[in-house]
Amino acid sequence: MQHWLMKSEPAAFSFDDLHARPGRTDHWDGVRNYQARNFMRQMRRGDQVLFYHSNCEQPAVVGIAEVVREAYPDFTAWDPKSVHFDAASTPDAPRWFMVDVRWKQAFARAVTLTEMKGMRELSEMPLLRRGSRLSVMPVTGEQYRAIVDRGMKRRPTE
DNA sequence: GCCAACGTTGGC
DNA sequence: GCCAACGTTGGC
Repeated sequence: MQHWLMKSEPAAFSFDDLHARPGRTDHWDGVRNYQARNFMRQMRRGDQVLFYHSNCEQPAVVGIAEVVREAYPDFTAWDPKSVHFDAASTPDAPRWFMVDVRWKQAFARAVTLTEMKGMRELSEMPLLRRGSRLSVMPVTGEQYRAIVDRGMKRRPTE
C-alpha cells in the first residue's frame, strides 16, 4: 500500500466538503501539473491519502482519505466553461487525469505546517522544501505514520 | 496583499 | 534548445 499527500485550498474544497459528498467520495479534478498527474497515475485503490489544507490561515494536514478509483481522464479539461479547461486535452487523447478519493478519518487535531517543519522524520518531505508547489506527492510509510500519530494524539505532544 | 519560487510558453 | 517573460502557487 502506498501513501500520498494531496493539497487542497479549503476555500475551494475542504476536507469537510469531501465528507459532505455522497458516499463521502469525490473526484480529484483540476490537477494541471505533470509531476502531480504522474503521481496520481501511480495511485492504487486502497492507497492512503493525507489531506492537506493549503493557502489558508492554518496550513495543515487535517485527516485521511483513501483512493477508491484509480486514474481516469479529468473531464473538466474538456469543458470550455470550466476554469480547468484545456483545449489540448481531448476525450481521444486526454492529457489530464484524476482519481476518486473517499473521506476516511478526521484527525483529532490538525497537524500544522509549522509543526511538521519541526519533525525530524519529515525532513525529506517535498512539502517542506522551500518554494515547493507540488500538489500531489508520495509520502513514505515512516512519514505517514509520524503525521497520523500526531493527528491522532497517540503520542504525547510537546 | 506581498512576493519568492516555480513551471510553462514562445520568440529567436 | 536557450532563456526571458509570464502566470500561478502558497506561505507569510
